[in-house]
Amino acid sequence: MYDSAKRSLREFEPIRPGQLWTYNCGPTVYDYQHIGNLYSYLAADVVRRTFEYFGFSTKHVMNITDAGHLVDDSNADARGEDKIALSARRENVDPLVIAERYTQQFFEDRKKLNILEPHIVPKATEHIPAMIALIERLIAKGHAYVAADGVYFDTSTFPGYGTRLNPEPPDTRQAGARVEVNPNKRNTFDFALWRKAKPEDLQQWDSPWGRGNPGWHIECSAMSMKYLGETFDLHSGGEDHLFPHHECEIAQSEAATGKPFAHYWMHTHFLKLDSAKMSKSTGGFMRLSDIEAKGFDPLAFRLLSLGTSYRKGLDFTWESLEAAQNRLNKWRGVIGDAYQATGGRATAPRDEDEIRVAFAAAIADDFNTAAALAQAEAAIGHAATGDDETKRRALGLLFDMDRVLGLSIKESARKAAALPEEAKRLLAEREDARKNQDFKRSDELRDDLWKRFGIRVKDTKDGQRWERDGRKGA
RNA sequence: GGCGACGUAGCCAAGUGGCCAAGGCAGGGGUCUGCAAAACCCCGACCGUGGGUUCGAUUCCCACCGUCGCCUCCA
Repeated sequence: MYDSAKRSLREFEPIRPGQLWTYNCGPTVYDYQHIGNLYSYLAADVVRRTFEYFGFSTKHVMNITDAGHLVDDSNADARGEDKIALSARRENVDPLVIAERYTQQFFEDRKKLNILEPHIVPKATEHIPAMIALIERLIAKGHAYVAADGVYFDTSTFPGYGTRLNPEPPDTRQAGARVEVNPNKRNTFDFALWRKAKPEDLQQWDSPWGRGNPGWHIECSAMSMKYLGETFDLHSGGEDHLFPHHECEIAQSEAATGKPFAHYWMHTHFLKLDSAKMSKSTGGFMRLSDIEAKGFDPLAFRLLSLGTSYRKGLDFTWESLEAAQNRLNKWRGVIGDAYQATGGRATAPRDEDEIRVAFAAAIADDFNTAAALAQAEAAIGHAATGDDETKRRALGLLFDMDRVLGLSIKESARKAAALPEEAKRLLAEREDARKNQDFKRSDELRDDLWKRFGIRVKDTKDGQRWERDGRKGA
């Protein structure tokens, strides 16, 4: 896998044999998640599924940031307002109501995309004491100091700050280029651990430094350590977190513990919409429900995402989504037919099966899902053209690969094969009609099945086959 | 301004110092078929431009052009 910290491919070596402990940076829930956010969780999902495919047990933690972060790190007095608070004030409800609403929506979207639930989903607001404890630890060690408007991490005490994931040293960056430099800070790049509350802040907590709220980075350190220990295997998130978020996390975590933080770092490249970044704050974003509203299956988006590399990102267009949907429909058609032809009996693949081996090699190579899909296509080919024995093997292969791909292959095949009694009766009647060359009647029945059950009947040399259109509302 | 990523057929996209540069979608032709639908078979690229290294580069190096991102809350 590619490690953002080393900027190169590295063999993965777990801390605990056979286990992957991973922390995935979760969303700030002040608004709906757009498909760009979802895309990065899809990438994290593939990582987890890949490890599980190879027999690893995983411990997967993803945070929910439900405490607003109004300021950026370079200026505690910035005019930026807390986004959750903004939403809450606009609708005149408690911030947690806002957070809860979008959190739920987020999990619904994940479910539609077959993204596995993390094992632990800690919320920032429920871990304030852990954050305070961590800050105290940093102060005690002299890595943090109390200033007029809050507590800051002293970056001068942590050599290499800002260069762990990024070749560009912070001091070459344009400090204060876009925001005022905060005079309370000792060093330009010191970042806030705790901020003193302003009266209008909707969310504030007691602390040894007065009422206030936590800095943006501290939650991830506090919560990852709580659930995964002070050192764990993999930390993942979007590329935007490279700097400053993850650099700050590394600094404050390692300064506090004196131990390495995460062994591997993974950063997902952004999804682009018509070649431009999609962002919550600059607008122009699209939700999963927009995709569904146009009649696409959420899993078509998943398939589209699998066709690209997480390190290069995805340039989303309706045309490419359409292509993914067509591909998914074809898979479902072929798999449905094979399932019906074999009575749903799939043969589990042998370890040395050529396709399985190539598939495993692809996903083991930095999660190359695009190459893995080519193997799935090979299996689809066998499922479409082979004899029954070959079809059974192809199905077994596809079901096996779907543990990583997560396209619900087995489920949709089953669903396609399962028919209501009435539909079965009509199909039988139609078969008789065709035997008797009564095409008028058989066409009527075909029409009927489509209108009443959404079942498309097709005639093949092996008899009738049917499918349910994968496209919603079609 | 600093740093970084990317540029492969109409579209999405994998990949490699040298056998015919994966796969998918769309398109064209064909097979099958009572009709329809599906499926199957066949067809497509001098790998952004210009140099360099090399026996040989799409793959390595340099320059240029173009697109995008980070440097500020964002997956």
